[in-house]
Formats: sequence, C-alpha cells, structure tokens
Amino acid sequence: MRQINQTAYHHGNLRRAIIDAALEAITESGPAGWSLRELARRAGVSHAAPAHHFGDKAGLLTAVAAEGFEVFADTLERAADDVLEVGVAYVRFAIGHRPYFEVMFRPELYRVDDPSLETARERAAHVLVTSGGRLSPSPGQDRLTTIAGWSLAHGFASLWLSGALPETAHSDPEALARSVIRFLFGTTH
Amino acid sequence: MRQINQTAYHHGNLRRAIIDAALEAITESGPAGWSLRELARRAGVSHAAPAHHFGDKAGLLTAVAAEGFEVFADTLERAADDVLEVGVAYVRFAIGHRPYFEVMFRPELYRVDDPSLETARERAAHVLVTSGGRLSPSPGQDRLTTIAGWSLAHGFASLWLSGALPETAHSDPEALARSVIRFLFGTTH
DNA sequence: CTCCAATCTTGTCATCGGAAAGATTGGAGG
DNA sequence: CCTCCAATCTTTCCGATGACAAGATTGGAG
Repeated sequence: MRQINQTAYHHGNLRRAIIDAALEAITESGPAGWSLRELARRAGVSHAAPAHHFGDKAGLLTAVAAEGFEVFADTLERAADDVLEVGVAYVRFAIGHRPYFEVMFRPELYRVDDPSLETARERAAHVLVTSGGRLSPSPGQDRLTTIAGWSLAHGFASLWLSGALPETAHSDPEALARSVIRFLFGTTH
Repeated sequence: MRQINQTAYHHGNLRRAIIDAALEAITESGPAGWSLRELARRAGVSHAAPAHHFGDKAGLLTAVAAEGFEVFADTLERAADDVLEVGVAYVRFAIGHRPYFEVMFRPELYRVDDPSLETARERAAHVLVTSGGRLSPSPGQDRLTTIAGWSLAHGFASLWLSGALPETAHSDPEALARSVIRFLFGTTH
C-alpha cells in the first residue's frame, strides 16, 4: 500500500491526477486557457513530469478526449431504449461533463487516430446511427434522420454551453432539450 | 495616396492586414494555433506593432468576432425572405467563413461586451427569432421553434466543420443541410 | 513650416512547451 | 534478503511567446 505524502518521489497516480487537473482547468478557462506547467504545479510535481505520461500537450488532450468518448458512449448506451432520450442524454453529457465535450469535438487539439479513442467514438456513433434508423419514417431516410437528430442535439448543447441561447440559459437545459426534441420528432413516444 | 513599399515606417493599413493574417492563420490551424508575433511577421512589422491596434490577443479576436457577426448578420438578412433558407444561409456562412465562425461561438476567446460586436450579434439573432416565429405552428411555440431551428443549423455546421459527420463530408454540405432542414420542417415551402 | 499625435520599433521580463540528462525508487527475480 | 533494472520523477536548458515600457518616425492639421 502506498502512502500519499508530499515528499514521495513517486506520485503514485500522476497520470490520473494530471487528467483531473486538466478537467478542472478546462472547466475554469477552456481547453486552451492553461499550461502544462500549471497542471504539474497543481499536482505537486515538477513541470516535466507530465511529459513522461502524455508526451506533450496534444497527448494529454488525447487522453482527455478518449476518456470523454468512453463516458459519452456509456451515457448514450444507457439511454438507447427510448430513442428520443438518446438526444436528451447527448445534451446531458455535454452539460454535465463540459470539459470532456469541449475537447472531444475539437479534433485539432488531439490525435484523432488514437486507437482507444477511435473505439469509444465508434461505440457512441453506433448508438446515434441505430437511434436514427429507428426514428426514420422510411428506410430511405435513415441517414437524413440520423444527421438531423445528431445535429439538433449537438447544436443545442453547443449553443447552451457557449451561452448563445437567450434568457433560456437560466432554466433547466435538459428539460428544454427534451421539449425541443419532442417538438421536432413527435410527441407520441 | 500612400505608396505601399517595404521600407515605409507606417504600414498604411496594419489593422486590416493583421486581421486578414489572423483569418488565414485560423483557417490553417484554428483559433489558438498561432501567435501574435507570427501575424506581425506575416504583415512585415515588428512584434509589438499589433498591440497598438488591438491591445492584446483577446482584442484582436474581438475584432475578428465583431467582423464575423456583421458578415453573419448580412448573410442571414439576405436569406430572410425564405424562412427555410435562413438555416441554409447559417450553414453556408459557417463553412464559407470558417475562421469567423470558429471564433464567434467561443466567447472565452474575446470580449463579449464589445459594443459593435453586440450590435451585429443582436442583428443576427433578430433574423433567427423572426424566422422561428414565422415557422412556428402556434404562437405559443415560437420560442421552441426558434431554438429548434437554430440548434439544427448550428449543430449541422459544427459537426461538419469538426469532421464528425460520416462519409457525408465529401458531398455538398449546403445541399445536405437543405435536405435536413426540409426533412424536419416540412417540404411544402 | 511646425509640431503633435498616431503609428511603429527596440528592448526587456516572466512564462511556456519541449528536449536532454540525471536522480530516485518500487518491485521482479535470484 | 539482496541486487538491479525499468519506470517514474527532477533539474537544467533552449527558443518562442504575450505583455509592457520607452523611444523613434512620420503624416497631416493648423
């Protein structure tokens, strides 16, 4: 059993500590408003310690995005029974796990060909495509339905996060998202 | 009449040159993948010259966002006759003026309380709200319709720009956007 | 023609990302 | 129990950056 004390040469779980610090920092000032050195300071290690685990800044953000896509896929899969709730779950993830979301859909920040990241991303995409198919009025419109639902959920989440939506921001975003989705895809579900 | 030569102490139109350089740089590597000093080099001036016109990096991005919202508002207003085309115009702007779009909806990058920026942003919002009202099935659903249409257009544009949409990316995004919008809001317009 | 204010340059500082080289230590294998 | 290796972390260094201060240049109003 490791003791967690301040003088230990080995941190014990630096990788996790740095990712957590990154999530906090992203929450506070976005995916670009902080430095690797600051995260190292927060974790109580030297400024070069993170490099061992992540290589560089893009490596760290790759780890963040990969973790994000896994939580994302889990969230969507749990909601997959009720098709309309998949869209709500999409919004719930974006708002409830904002720092992940803000990295995931900014591919210039990380390495998109990371294997574990790709796996989780495809898992999430599969739920979206399946839901789109089940919601489609005719087999020929599966693709259109998927893109429409995806765009709606993604757009609502992005606009809400950026604060672009009007006074709306003060109310419950998840409930509002549910209203919007049912408004467009029918209320009979 | 000023001569534009390489040895002139005064650039002549540095403000515009720096903004143009910023738009190019953002196109190449996103809103964070460049430095003020690099823009100064591209414009052929010293590294401190931009500061006189914009103060700091946030000041430059404020100018970019303000200009973007003006072009944006113009684009939407021109399409305002056909309600469904407002959504298409939204997507056309995002893809045709990508560097503007990538800054505009990232408020942590600039000063959101800039007066000229606020004016243009409200002008754009007005077109969206008006279109939502005209598309709404009943007066009580004006707000929901506006948010739905806005989310759909914004989400489609964002996903297309981030490359998240499937093989779709190879086809004509504007036509695809039109299909998606008509799919959800009816084809009778 | 003069002179001021806008514009641009030079110089400086703390900080950053990244790389190199060395120190420490947990734990596998003898 | 001991040794030693590989993973982990530190120290040191470099070029580049954003921001600021002080000084140089010049267009154009009067």
